[in-house]
Amino acid sequence: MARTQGSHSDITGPRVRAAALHLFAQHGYAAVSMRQIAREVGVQAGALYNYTPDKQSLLFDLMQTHMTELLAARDDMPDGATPVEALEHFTRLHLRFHSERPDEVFIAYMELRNLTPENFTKIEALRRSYEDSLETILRSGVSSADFEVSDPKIATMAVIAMLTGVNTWFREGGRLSLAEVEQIYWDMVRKAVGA
Amino acid sequence: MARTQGSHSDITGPRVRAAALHLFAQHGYAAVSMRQIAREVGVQAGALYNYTPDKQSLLFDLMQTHMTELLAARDDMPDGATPVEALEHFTRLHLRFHSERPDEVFIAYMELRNLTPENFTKIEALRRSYEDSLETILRSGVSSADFEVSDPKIATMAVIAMLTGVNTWFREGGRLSLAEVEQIYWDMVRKAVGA
DNA sequence: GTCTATATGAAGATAGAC
DNA sequence: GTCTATCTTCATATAGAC
Repeated sequence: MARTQGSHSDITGPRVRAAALHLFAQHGYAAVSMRQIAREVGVQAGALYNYTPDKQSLLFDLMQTHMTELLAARDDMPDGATPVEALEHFTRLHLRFHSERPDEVFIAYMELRNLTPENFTKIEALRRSYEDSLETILRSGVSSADFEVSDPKIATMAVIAMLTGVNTWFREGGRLSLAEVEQIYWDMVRKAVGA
Repeated sequence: MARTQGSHSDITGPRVRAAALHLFAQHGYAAVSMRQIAREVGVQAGALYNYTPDKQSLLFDLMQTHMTELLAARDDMPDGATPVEALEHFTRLHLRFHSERPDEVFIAYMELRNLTPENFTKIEALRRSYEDSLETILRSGVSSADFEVSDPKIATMAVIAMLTGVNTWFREGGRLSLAEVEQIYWDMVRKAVGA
């Protein structure tokens, strides 16, 4: 039985999000038009509005999905790990997760200012939750005297910034493999917190 | 002797750049219109074109000025310092310079993709020159066995990312003074490179 | 579900009066 | 040097035919 001509809701939806992701990351949310997204998908601009109520929702959905997946990955953290093990796990997970999703990460950091206030609040809460999990690890390591960290809050921000910075230069197939990069960063993180 | 009515070239020029800086940092280059800039300056849109040939030049000038000032500050590095002293100097200078110029830093990192290819190439060369000065410090410290760094290139990117990240949270008048922040970051940098 | 056509507004940049 | 007015293009979003 042939489908209705031109009816592709099940595949067009993901394609719209993929095109928006790619174009927002490359040119920035404000610089990308709905017509550009439609062109990349291969439909006319009007058809996009079957998949998103507006451009803002497209951005918000991309960021919310990204942050939700990040938090889900974080929740795979093994129970009963020592602070050092937990920190190594966090470090490697962060590097792997972020290096696999350069476009999502770029958008999540760069397009915060293009969210409506309501949407911004929601995304910020997700990000804060992620940061808190690292801060908790650092505080537990300070309590157990495994780490030497004078200010866990600042150390949290410093470590996350250092790790996320990998996306500014790392490319699969370059001079170093991801496994090598993980090892080098873990070595620096470990030393930085005095473990 | 009264000036020609409405003639203010000597003060309007800097005001145009200041308004563009502020608005680009807040909303992003692509999202800011020439009319918005004009409104902030207190002139009509057409008058802006006495001070810049177009919007792109406005962005490029801001970024070029910022990077040139950064390189000038770097050149104040004292001669004859040990690798550890040079690294501490770099760390504190970077933190001070960047925390004093949040808008410029934000633009310099976020709006690279909105430069024309020619302009992008010029800004990238300036940034590369800055990164090279840290890499040189790290390599000299490895040679002298003051540092323990397995990959100076990665360590360079990691340290710069960590330090620049201070702009995502540090505000003058907050919980910590800049001097305290400097000390905490220098402590982490020092340990991260094994000094 | 997708198309064409369009309503409505705003963008960058320029011309010419003062 | 700044203004007003305008050219031209493009934007988001919607209406209604197929």
